[in-house]
Amino acid sequence: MQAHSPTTEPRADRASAKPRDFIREIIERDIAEGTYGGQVVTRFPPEPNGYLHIGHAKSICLNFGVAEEYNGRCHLRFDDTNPTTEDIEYVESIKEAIRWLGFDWGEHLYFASDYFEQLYQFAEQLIKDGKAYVDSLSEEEIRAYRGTVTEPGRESPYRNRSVEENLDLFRRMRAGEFPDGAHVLRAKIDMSSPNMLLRDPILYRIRHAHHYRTGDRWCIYPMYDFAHPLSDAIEHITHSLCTLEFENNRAIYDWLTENLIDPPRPRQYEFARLNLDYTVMSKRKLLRLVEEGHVSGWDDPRLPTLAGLRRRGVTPEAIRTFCDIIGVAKVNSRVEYELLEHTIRDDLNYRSPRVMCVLRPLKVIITNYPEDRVEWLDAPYWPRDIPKEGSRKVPFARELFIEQDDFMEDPPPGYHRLAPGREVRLRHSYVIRCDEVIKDEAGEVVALHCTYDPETLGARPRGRKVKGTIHWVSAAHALPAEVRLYERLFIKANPDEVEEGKTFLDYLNPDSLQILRDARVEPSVADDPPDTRYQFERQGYFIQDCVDSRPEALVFNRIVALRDSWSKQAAATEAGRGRPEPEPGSREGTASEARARARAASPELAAAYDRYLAMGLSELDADIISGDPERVAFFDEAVRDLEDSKLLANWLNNVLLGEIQDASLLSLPFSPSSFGRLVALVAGGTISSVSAKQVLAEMLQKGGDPEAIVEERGLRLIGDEEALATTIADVLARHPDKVAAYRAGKTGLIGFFVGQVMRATQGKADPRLVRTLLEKRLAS
RNA sequence: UGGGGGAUAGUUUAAUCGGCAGAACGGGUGACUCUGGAUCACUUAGUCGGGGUUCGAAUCCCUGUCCCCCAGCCA
Repeated sequence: MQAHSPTTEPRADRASAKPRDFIREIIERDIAEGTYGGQVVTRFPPEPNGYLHIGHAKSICLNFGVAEEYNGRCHLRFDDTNPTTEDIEYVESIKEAIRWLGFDWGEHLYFASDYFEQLYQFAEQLIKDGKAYVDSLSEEEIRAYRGTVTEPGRESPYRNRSVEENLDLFRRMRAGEFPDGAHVLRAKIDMSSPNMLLRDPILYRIRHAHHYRTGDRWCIYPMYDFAHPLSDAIEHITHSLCTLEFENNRAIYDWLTENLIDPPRPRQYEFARLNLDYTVMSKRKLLRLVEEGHVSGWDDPRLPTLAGLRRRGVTPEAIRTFCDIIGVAKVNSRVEYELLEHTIRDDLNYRSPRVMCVLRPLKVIITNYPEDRVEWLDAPYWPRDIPKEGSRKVPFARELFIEQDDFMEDPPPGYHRLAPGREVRLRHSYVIRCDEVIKDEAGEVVALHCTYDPETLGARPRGRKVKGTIHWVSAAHALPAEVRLYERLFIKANPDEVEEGKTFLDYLNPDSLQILRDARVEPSVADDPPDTRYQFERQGYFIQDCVDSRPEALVFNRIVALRDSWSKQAAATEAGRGRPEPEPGSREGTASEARARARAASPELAAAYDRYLAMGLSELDADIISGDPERVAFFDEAVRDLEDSKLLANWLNNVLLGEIQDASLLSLPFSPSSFGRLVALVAGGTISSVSAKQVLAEMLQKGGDPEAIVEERGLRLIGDEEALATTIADVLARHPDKVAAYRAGKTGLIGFFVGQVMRATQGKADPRLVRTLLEKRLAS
């Protein structure tokens, strides 16, 4: 078979649509601002203590993908700081998996263990700066001293050792003078920090263990939180992308880089890890499945490991497409298995030649076909809709096998395969009719006697329609094969979510592997390369198992089944999803509580609240302003030369507070009275509220006087019909389709039109007037 | 009950710093078919709840609810 090659290019039509995400937004902003001189350097930092899975593929695609898109580079760095769990076996498998996925780190292969000396020097630097100390508390004591999430920790009695003593102790730790656990090096940050990770995090621990790369050179090893940011800095990483559970660690990351590294510093950003329905993704759980023998190994085709997916026959392209489609965001999510299946099918549909294989054979005897005759029929490898050439010969003879499922003695309505007295098309061959059903003593159907219509080879049967087409093989020529069908490994969409007294193992699917030992495949496959991916027509996509299949004993894995809209009837899936209904509860919000407390503690604020109510402000506005002395001061000064205090409160609370976020009202580049005068311009109808926001933006930037900015930029309100008429006519003329849609009933478009007019006038138009004019024009 | 994150169709994800809520997968219907596949067409369905600001809110303000992460000398 030369007509098709097993590695065909994937479909090209989706190469263009790259999903945007917040990571790429940040990177583009940094490029635009020149933060790193336009450089983009990312890294993929696995620990060599396990196999990579499809969740890692998401991270790999992100890190390598982003680097490629912005002409940067991506480093492969093994985060090997824990000698007790790591092994060279894992680094090889990880490298192979990344290469298989199609990514290349070039010369940028690094190991955190290569940085041990530099990291050690950083640690000494911290000690010399008085920012780290050797602690001699026991492990249990350290835990006890750390406090809890609600109670602050206590400082270790060793916290204030002198720099000299710390240095001496740390050097002797390195020299191997102390047993495991005798001392640790800790950062001196804050034992009462609300962020647990900042309560003097441990930087180094003593571990007299053999490291797979550094051997016995070291007996102290850096912790992740210390090694990771500094390794990033050493490699001049710009964007350090990791998963959401490291959000709290970013504080240490920043603390260390700010104390030890000159700018520009690497920055850490977090995205959501991938969760896939009906499988588990944690290293610990995968390890357990392997070690306890629930699966055959790390490359068991039911596992989400890249080794497993690869053995199953999934292509790297399908996985990359999948990673593209799922996107990158900050919400914890769980992707449906159907999406992965879709990308696999979509990829395989285009690249897999079609052949026939009968999984569960049922003997068919063509009674009107001569016993010694064999016809070698031409059968194209590709269906009509795939623009590829090539075919093979399939033998047709008196005795055939068809799929047991393709015959029913008493078929339900809508079934259009074989049944007593009915006809069916044999794929690439003749139409046959079932004349007789042969059964054994137990009443099981063991064979069918059929007759074929010699007129129907490559031709429509005359005078009747045959709806069904089924696959088949010649009994004498077909090759015996074992076929392994895989289903989801778990019966529960989220196996991590366990009921009382159960573990994730209680949700294993007992039918996740089904072995069919009596399958028959057409003889042509014997000539193909063993890594050929096929579509077994009407069944699914298959590949020979690279471990167990041999030419004389074929074993096929089902990569994925075809979509099956016939047997979808019983697709009532057990769910286990859904967002719980939010229930109204009764608890005091902390922010509003804080404001109430502030008033209770301050007669001035309490008085302000009453004063505002008397002024006519709503309770809400009065509450917000009077909860904070700065706001009161700001408001009181701004309101002095203004009649409309309610409008001022609106602008202060709903606009200004939103713009400045956490900044102080009193350190703004403009005075409260400037703000008051700005609001007065709105109140007096001198400018539109849209313009006012522009003015405010400028004032926030560089201060200034609102009236002057209005005059300078010519922002006076356009409030007469004449002046707006041409702009409106122009906008309507430019969007005839929208006008038609509006008139056809899509009135939501009014916002679009108002927006267009506002944009055309740079926000100067009176929006209310615009709206009424527009509505009048559009009505006619 | 501290701190840090998050909430848009069933699922995943968009929406040019307030201006048409859009896509993919899934579901449904139909067309086509020598694969009950593929393809095509149509369709279904959403801004966590409650207030407020605005001509206009997924986006801004207030408030409530729910989910995730952190008390390893793992990463």
